[in-house]
Amino acid sequence: MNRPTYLRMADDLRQKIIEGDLPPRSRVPSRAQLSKQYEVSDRVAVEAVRVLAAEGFVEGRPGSGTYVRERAAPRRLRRGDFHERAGGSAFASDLAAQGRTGTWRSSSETTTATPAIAARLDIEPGAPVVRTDYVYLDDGEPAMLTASWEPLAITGDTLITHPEDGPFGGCGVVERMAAIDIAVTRVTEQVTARPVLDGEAHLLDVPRGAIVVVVRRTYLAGERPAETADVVVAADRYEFSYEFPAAASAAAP
Amino acid sequence: MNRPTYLRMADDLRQKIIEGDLPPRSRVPSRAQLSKQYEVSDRVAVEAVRVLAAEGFVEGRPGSGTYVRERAAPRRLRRGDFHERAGGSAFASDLAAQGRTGTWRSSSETTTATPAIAARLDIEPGAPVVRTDYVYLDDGEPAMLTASWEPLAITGDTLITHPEDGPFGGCGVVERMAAIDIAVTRVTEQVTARPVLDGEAHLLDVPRGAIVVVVRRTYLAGERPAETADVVVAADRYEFSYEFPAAASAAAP
DNA sequence: TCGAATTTGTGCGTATGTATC
DNA sequence: GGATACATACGCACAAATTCG
Repeated sequence: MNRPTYLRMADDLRQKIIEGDLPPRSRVPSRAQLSKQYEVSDRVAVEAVRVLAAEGFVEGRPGSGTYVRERAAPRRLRRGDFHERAGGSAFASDLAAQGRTGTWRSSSETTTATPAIAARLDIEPGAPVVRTDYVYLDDGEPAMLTASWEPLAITGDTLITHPEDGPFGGCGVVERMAAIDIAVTRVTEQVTARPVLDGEAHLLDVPRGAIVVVVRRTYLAGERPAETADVVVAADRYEFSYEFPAAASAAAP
Repeated sequence: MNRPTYLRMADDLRQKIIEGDLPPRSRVPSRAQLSKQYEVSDRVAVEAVRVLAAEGFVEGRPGSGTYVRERAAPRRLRRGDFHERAGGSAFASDLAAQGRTGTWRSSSETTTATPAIAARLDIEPGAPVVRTDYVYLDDGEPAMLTASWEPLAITGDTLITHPEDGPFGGCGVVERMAAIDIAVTRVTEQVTARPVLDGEAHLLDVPRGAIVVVVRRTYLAGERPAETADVVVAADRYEFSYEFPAAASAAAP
């Protein structure tokens, strides 16, 4: 079991970072220095640093150097509707609880459902939907991307056609739907993770190859989907927190 | 914005995979062929394939070739206790629902709490705990790793000291704790993602650099943590699914 | 303001070890 | 055994960005 040189080198550097020998924001030795210190070729040094970059430990800035990234404890985003407050944003209230300020930008457009979105909304592919894109900011820094889709068959010709406009603009989905007598009763969320897409990396200000957590959320009114959304955050900056009561099955007997 | 050659090449190959031009289990052209086809050096071909490997699209087998990985729809693991059945395993019942068979192996040891675990269990660092490691198998293939910790102060000198032994062996945490009159009332789960660790990669049979989703779970009896665990799965093979009722706040007014 | 040195990211050609066929 | 393929490793080169005198 011969561990390759570049991985042993990455192990060593990672250790130095974790133990505080290379503190956050400090500069990692340049690749010329590294290859001399470790007595390896410059390519091996490049590979070692690349591993650490993929893991989110360091970030290279061309022309300047490679720097240890800040690794603050991930900020917590609570899931579940219990903490949605009328007229407020779950994101903003989560951040407020951590002494930060959440704001957002959004834009809506009417388009047609792709097959994947149609399946999630249980409508015909090509049916009209309102797509809204959000960029959530945490103390002004991009933090979370969301794209939501609502069938025009539900919200069309009502006051809530566009999530961020009208008297219910900015309200939660449950509240908005209630305004047109749609009772949202359940929420389902599927949590996955994948490498960041190039477009997202730009918006979230994370390096290429960084890991994002994706939540695929659907609001249901009875059995009928009323809204579905994709929520994307950088995995090393945010974590999703769920809380629920323990099983009733144990209480029954 | 000049996209580097190896990334454009990776884009092209990724497209071919997604569109089915390179179907699952098929062999990607060797790097000699690739470098000839794309008129680049073999190193560039290596870099391009490496990108796809990191994304989970392909997997190299030394001496044989590089193959497109199966990308079955991720199997769903439902979270929340509502589906825990007395005497059964949530994992097994999830897989049974998808026509598969879930089994597991486990081993327990008594050890002392690290500072991180102590904080999660709200006990003193160094206090004795029972650590249990699980490997869950999906139709015989490794699928999910779990490590759980229980304070010996709670379970010591009882029938349930070891989760998998005794009359309550293999039962859920809620049921086991109920057996010693500990009423588990709440569960919290924090969901994160990161690159797989080498030890995990070996156990889960995923390539180095693959992404795993990690759930940090804690069972609470009132305010007192009774058990905490880390659950690890390959991000492209499993997804966690949460479901909960929509906000009561909308129903109130 | 300018230029020289440094640094990262990328690219090329080659070589070796080992696994597979 | 021989051919092929991947993973790793070495050394070099260049462009673009940054730094600094």
